Amino acid sequence: MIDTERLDATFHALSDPTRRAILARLAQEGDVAVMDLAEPFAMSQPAISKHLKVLEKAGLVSRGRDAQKRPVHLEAQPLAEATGWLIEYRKYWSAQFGRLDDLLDELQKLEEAAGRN
Amino acid sequence: MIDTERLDATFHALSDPTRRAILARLAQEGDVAVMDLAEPFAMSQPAISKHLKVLEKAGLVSRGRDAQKRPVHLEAQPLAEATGWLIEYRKYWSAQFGRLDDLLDELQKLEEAAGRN
DNA sequence: CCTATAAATAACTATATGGTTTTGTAACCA
DNA sequence: TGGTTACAAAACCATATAGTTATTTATAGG
Repeated sequence: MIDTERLDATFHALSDPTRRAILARLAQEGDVAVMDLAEPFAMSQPAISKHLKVLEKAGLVSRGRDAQKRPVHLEAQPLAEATGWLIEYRKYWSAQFGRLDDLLDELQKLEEAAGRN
Repeated sequence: MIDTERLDATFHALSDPTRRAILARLAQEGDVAVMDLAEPFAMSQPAISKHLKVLEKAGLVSRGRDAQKRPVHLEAQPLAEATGWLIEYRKYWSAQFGRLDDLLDELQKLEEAAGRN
Protein backbone atom coordinates (compact mmCIF):
# COMPACT_ATOMS: atom_id res chain seq x y z
CA MET A 1 0.00 0.00 0.00
CA ILE A 2 1.42 3.38 -0.88
CA ASP A 3 1.88 5.85 1.86
CA THR A 4 -1.02 8.10 0.99
CA GLU A 5 -3.48 5.22 0.81
CA ARG A 6 -2.35 3.98 4.18
CA LEU A 7 -2.95 7.44 5.64
CA ASP A 8 -6.35 7.60 3.93
CA ALA A 9 -7.32 4.27 5.44
CA THR A 10 -5.96 5.14 8.89
CA PHE A 11 -7.68 8.50 9.17
CA HIS A 12 -10.88 7.03 7.79
CA ALA A 13 -10.75 4.23 10.35
CA LEU A 14 -10.27 6.79 13.13
CA SER A 15 -13.22 8.91 11.99
CA ASP A 16 -15.81 6.64 13.63
CA PRO A 17 -16.38 6.71 17.40
CA THR A 18 -17.14 2.99 17.57
CA ARG A 19 -13.81 2.20 15.97
CA ARG A 20 -11.93 4.61 18.22
CA ALA A 21 -13.59 2.99 21.22
CA ILE A 22 -12.51 -0.43 19.99
CA LEU A 23 -8.91 0.74 19.70
CA ALA A 24 -9.06 2.32 23.14
CA ARG A 25 -10.32 -0.93 24.61
CA LEU A 26 -7.62 -2.98 22.92
CA ALA A 27 -5.02 -0.57 24.24
CA GLN A 28 -6.36 -1.00 27.76
CA GLU A 29 -7.13 -4.70 27.85
CA GLY A 30 -4.92 -6.29 25.22
CA ASP A 31 -6.39 -8.83 22.80
CA VAL A 32 -10.18 -9.14 22.93
CA ALA A 33 -12.61 -11.50 21.17
CA VAL A 34 -15.24 -10.11 18.81
CA MET A 35 -18.26 -10.90 21.00
CA ASP A 36 -16.58 -9.19 23.95
CA LEU A 37 -15.80 -6.17 21.83
CA ALA A 38 -19.38 -5.99 20.59
CA GLU A 39 -20.95 -6.26 24.03
CA PRO A 40 -20.87 -2.59 25.10
CA PHE A 41 -22.39 -1.37 21.83
CA ALA A 42 -26.05 -1.26 20.80
CA MET A 43 -25.08 -2.92 17.57
CA SER A 44 -25.15 -6.38 16.02
CA GLN A 45 -22.13 -8.67 15.81
CA PRO A 46 -21.85 -8.34 12.02
CA ALA A 47 -21.73 -4.56 12.40
CA ILE A 48 -18.74 -4.92 14.71
CA SER A 49 -17.12 -7.37 12.30
CA LYS A 50 -17.46 -4.73 9.59
CA HIS A 51 -15.80 -2.13 11.77
CA LEU A 52 -13.00 -4.59 12.46
CA LYS A 53 -12.53 -5.05 8.74
CA VAL A 54 -12.09 -1.31 8.34
CA LEU A 55 -9.52 -1.31 11.13
CA GLU A 56 -7.77 -4.33 9.64
CA LYS A 57 -7.61 -2.75 6.20
CA ALA A 58 -5.79 0.21 7.75
CA GLY A 59 -3.41 -2.20 9.50
CA LEU A 60 -4.63 -0.99 12.89
CA VAL A 61 -5.57 -4.45 14.12
CA SER A 62 -4.60 -8.02 13.32
CA ARG A 63 -6.50 -11.23 14.09
CA GLY A 64 -5.42 -14.35 15.94
CA ARG A 65 -7.03 -17.70 16.58
CA ASP A 66 -8.01 -19.23 19.92
CA ALA A 67 -10.45 -22.11 19.39
CA GLN A 68 -13.60 -20.53 17.95
CA LYS A 69 -12.44 -17.08 18.89
CA ARG A 70 -10.58 -14.69 16.62
CA PRO A 71 -8.91 -12.37 19.13
CA VAL A 72 -8.34 -8.83 17.90
CA HIS A 73 -4.89 -7.36 18.41
CA LEU A 74 -3.90 -3.71 18.31
CA GLU A 75 -1.24 -2.83 15.73
CA ALA A 76 -0.07 0.67 16.50
CA GLN A 77 2.28 1.32 13.57
CA PRO A 78 -0.35 3.20 11.50
CA LEU A 79 -1.08 5.35 14.53
CA ALA A 80 2.58 6.32 14.56
CA GLU A 81 2.40 7.23 10.88
CA ALA A 82 -0.74 9.31 11.39
CA THR A 83 0.91 11.04 14.33
CA GLY A 84 3.92 11.67 12.13
CA TRP A 85 1.73 13.46 9.61
CA LEU A 86 0.03 15.57 12.26
CA ILE A 87 3.25 16.41 14.07
CA GLU A 88 4.34 18.41 11.04
CA TYR A 89 1.70 20.97 11.98
CA ARG A 90 2.65 21.37 15.60
CA LYS A 91 4.13 24.79 15.06
CA TYR A 92 0.83 26.08 13.68
CA TRP A 93 -1.35 25.28 16.61
CA SER A 94 0.90 27.04 19.05
CA ALA A 95 4.20 28.78 18.55
CA GLN A 96 4.94 28.60 22.24
CA PHE A 97 5.63 24.88 22.22
CA GLY A 98 9.17 24.63 20.99
CA ARG A 99 9.68 21.24 22.51
CA LEU A 100 7.18 18.49 21.86
CA ASP A 101 7.15 17.35 25.46
CA ASP A 102 5.91 20.78 26.50
CA LEU A 103 3.07 20.39 24.04
CA LEU A 104 2.25 17.00 25.48
CA ASP A 105 2.07 18.46 28.97
CA GLU A 106 -0.32 21.07 27.68
CA LEU A 107 -2.47 18.54 25.84
CA GLN A 108 -2.76 16.42 28.94
CA LYS A 109 -3.99 19.39 30.92
CA LEU A 110 -6.59 20.05 28.24
CA GLU A 111 -7.68 16.43 28.30
CA GLU A 112 -8.06 16.40 32.05
CA ALA A 113 -10.14 19.55 31.85
CA ALA A 114 -12.36 18.19 29.08
CA GLY A 115 -12.82 14.63 30.36
CA ARG A 116 -11.89 11.56 28.42
CA ASN A 117 -13.16 10.58 24.97
CA MET B 1 -20.00 20.38 18.86
CA ILE B 2 -19.25 17.64 21.35
CA ASP B 3 -15.75 16.38 21.51
CA THR B 4 -16.37 13.07 19.79
CA GLU B 5 -18.14 14.70 16.85
CA ARG B 6 -15.29 17.12 16.41
CA LEU B 7 -12.84 14.22 16.30
CA ASP B 8 -15.10 12.37 13.84
CA ALA B 9 -15.16 15.40 11.57
CA THR B 10 -11.43 16.04 11.88
CA PHE B 11 -10.32 12.50 11.15
CA HIS B 12 -12.83 12.28 8.31
CA ALA B 13 -11.51 15.50 6.83
CA LEU B 14 -7.96 14.15 7.03
CA SER B 15 -8.87 10.87 5.32
CA ASP B 16 -8.77 12.37 1.83
CA PRO B 17 -5.47 13.12 0.06
CA THR B 18 -6.85 16.21 -1.68
CA ARG B 19 -7.85 17.70 1.65
CA ARG B 20 -4.51 16.84 3.26
CA ALA B 21 -2.75 18.48 0.32
CA ILE B 22 -4.87 21.59 0.78
CA LEU B 23 -3.90 21.80 4.45
CA ALA B 24 -0.25 21.25 3.59
CA ARG B 25 -0.38 24.07 1.07
CA LEU B 26 -2.05 26.44 3.53
CA ALA B 27 0.62 25.60 6.08
CA GLN B 28 3.34 26.42 3.59
CA GLU B 29 1.90 29.46 1.86
CA GLY B 30 -0.56 30.99 4.27
CA ASP B 31 -4.00 32.06 3.06
CA VAL B 32 -4.83 30.98 -0.49
CA ALA B 33 -7.82 31.72 -2.75
CA VAL B 34 -10.06 28.89 -3.94
CA MET B 35 -9.03 29.07 -7.62
CA ASP B 36 -5.38 28.94 -6.65
CA LEU B 37 -6.02 25.97 -4.39
CA ALA B 38 -7.87 24.15 -7.16
CA GLU B 39 -5.22 24.75 -9.81
CA PRO B 40 -2.89 21.79 -9.07
CA PHE B 41 -5.75 19.28 -9.02
CA ALA B 42 -7.47 17.58 -11.94
CA MET B 43 -10.77 18.57 -10.44
CA SER B 44 -13.43 21.22 -10.93
CA GLN B 45 -13.78 24.31 -8.77
CA PRO B 46 -17.02 23.11 -7.15
CA ALA B 47 -15.29 19.87 -6.15
CA ILE B 48 -12.65 21.90 -4.30
CA SER B 49 -15.36 24.03 -2.71
CA LYS B 50 -16.94 20.84 -1.41
CA HIS B 51 -13.65 19.71 0.09
CA LEU B 52 -13.29 23.12 1.71
CA LYS B 53 -16.72 22.70 3.23
CA VAL B 54 -15.64 19.42 4.79
CA LEU B 55 -12.53 21.10 6.19
CA GLU B 56 -14.58 24.04 7.43
CA LYS B 57 -17.09 21.75 9.16
CA ALA B 58 -14.20 20.22 11.08
CA GLY B 59 -12.97 23.68 11.99
CA LEU B 60 -9.74 23.07 10.09
CA VAL B 61 -10.10 26.16 7.91
CA SER B 62 -11.88 29.49 8.06
CA ARG B 63 -12.76 31.85 5.22
CA GLY B 64 -11.98 35.50 4.70
CA ARG B 65 -12.95 38.07 2.10
CA ASP B 66 -10.71 39.94 -0.33
CA ALA B 67 -12.76 41.48 -3.15
CA GLN B 68 -14.23 38.53 -5.06
CA LYS B 69 -11.86 36.13 -3.38
CA ARG B 70 -12.63 34.09 -0.30
CA PRO B 71 -9.15 33.30 1.03
CA VAL B 72 -8.85 30.05 2.93
CA HIS B 73 -7.10 30.15 6.28
CA LEU B 74 -5.66 27.22 8.21
CA GLU B 75 -7.08 26.72 11.71
CA ALA B 76 -4.87 24.23 13.46
CA GLN B 77 -6.76 23.72 16.71
CA PRO B 78 -8.53 20.52 15.56
CA LEU B 79 -5.16 19.15 14.48
CA ALA B 80 -3.97 19.63 18.05
CA GLU B 81 -7.01 17.76 19.34
CA ALA B 82 -6.48 14.91 16.91
CA THR B 83 -2.83 14.76 17.89
CA GLY B 84 -3.92 14.70 21.50
CA TRP B 85 -6.03 11.63 20.85
CA LEU B 86 -3.24 9.83 18.98
CA ILE B 87 -0.58 10.75 21.51
CA GLU B 88 -2.34 8.54 24.05
CA TYR B 89 -1.15 5.55 22.04
CA ARG B 90 2.48 6.53 21.77
CA LYS B 91 3.59 3.87 24.23
CA TYR B 92 2.07 1.13 22.08
CA TRP B 93 3.93 1.83 18.91
CA SER B 94 7.29 1.77 20.57
CA ALA B 95 8.25 1.32 24.17
CA GLN B 96 11.67 2.77 23.51
CA PHE B 97 10.42 6.30 23.14
CA GLY B 98 10.06 7.49 26.68
CA ARG B 99 10.33 11.10 25.70
CA LEU B 100 8.18 12.41 22.92
CA ASP B 101 11.01 14.38 21.35
CA ASP B 102 12.88 11.13 20.80
CA LEU B 103 9.87 9.80 18.95
CA LEU B 104 9.76 12.90 16.81
CA ASP B 105 13.43 12.45 15.88
CA GLU B 106 12.66 8.89 14.87
CA LEU B 107 9.59 9.87 12.86
CA GLN B 108 11.57 12.48 10.99
CA LYS B 109 14.14 9.89 10.03
CA LEU B 110 11.36 7.64 8.76
CA GLU B 111 9.84 10.51 6.79
CA GLU B 112 13.13 11.39 5.20
CA ALA B 113 13.62 7.76 4.22
CA ALA B 114 10.11 7.45 2.79
CA GLY B 115 9.86 10.81 1.00
CA ARG B 116 7.21 13.35 1.66
CA ASN B 117 3.46 12.77 1.53
C1' DC C 1 -24.95 49.81 -16.71
C1' DC C 2 -22.41 46.13 -18.55
C1' DT C 3 -19.15 42.69 -18.23
C1' DA C 4 -15.72 39.82 -16.04
C1' DT C 5 -14.03 37.24 -12.08
C1' DA C 6 -14.40 34.35 -7.91
C1' DA C 7 -16.83 31.35 -5.69
C1' DA C 8 -21.19 29.21 -4.00
C1' DT C 9 -25.31 26.59 -4.92
C1' DA C 10 -28.22 23.30 -7.29
C1' DA C 11 -29.24 19.14 -9.47
C1' DC C 12 -27.66 14.92 -10.77
C1' DT C 13 -24.86 10.40 -10.76
C1' DA C 14 -22.11 6.53 -9.12
C1' DT C 15 -20.06 4.45 -5.42
C1' DA C 16 -19.09 3.91 -0.44
C1' DT C 17 -20.59 3.53 4.26
C1' DG C 18 -22.98 1.82 8.20
C1' DG C 19 -26.43 -0.60 9.65
C1' DT C 20 -29.80 -4.66 9.47
C1' DT C 21 -31.32 -9.86 9.25
C1' DT C 22 -30.35 -14.35 7.51
C1' DT C 23 -27.32 -17.93 6.42
C1' DG C 24 -22.94 -20.40 6.38
C1' DT C 25 -18.70 -22.24 8.50
C1' DA C 26 -15.06 -23.64 11.68
C1' DA C 27 -13.91 -25.34 16.07
C1' DC C 28 -15.12 -27.28 20.35
C1' DC C 29 -17.94 -30.45 23.37
C1' DA C 30 -21.02 -34.24 25.00
C1' DT D 1 -22.88 -37.67 15.52
C1' DG D 2 -25.09 -33.81 16.83
C1' DG D 3 -25.39 -29.44 19.17
C1' DT D 4 -23.29 -25.04 20.56
C1' DT D 5 -20.26 -21.18 20.22
C1' DA D 6 -17.92 -17.60 17.69
C1' DC D 7 -17.59 -15.44 13.86
C1' DA D 8 -17.81 -14.44 8.69
C1' DA D 9 -20.36 -13.74 4.51
C1' DA D 10 -24.36 -12.52 1.84
C1' DA D 11 -28.10 -9.74 0.63
C1' DC D 12 -30.41 -5.81 1.40
C1' DC D 13 -31.47 -0.79 2.66
C1' DA D 14 -30.87 4.21 3.67
C1' DT D 15 -27.82 7.76 3.73
C1' DA D 16 -23.33 9.94 2.76
C1' DT D 17 -19.51 10.98 -0.27
C1' DA D 18 -17.12 12.60 -4.23
C1' DG D 19 -17.43 13.94 -8.42
C1' DT D 20 -19.79 16.27 -12.59
C1' DT D 21 -22.12 20.37 -15.33
C1' DA D 22 -25.08 24.32 -15.21
C1' DT D 23 -26.66 28.26 -12.78
C1' DT D 24 -26.57 31.98 -9.38
C1' DT D 25 -24.57 35.45 -6.42
C1' DA D 26 -21.25 38.97 -5.02
C1' DT D 27 -17.76 42.15 -6.05
C1' DA D 28 -14.92 44.97 -9.11
C1' DG D 29 -13.82 47.73 -13.00
C1' DG D 30 -14.64 50.29 -17.46
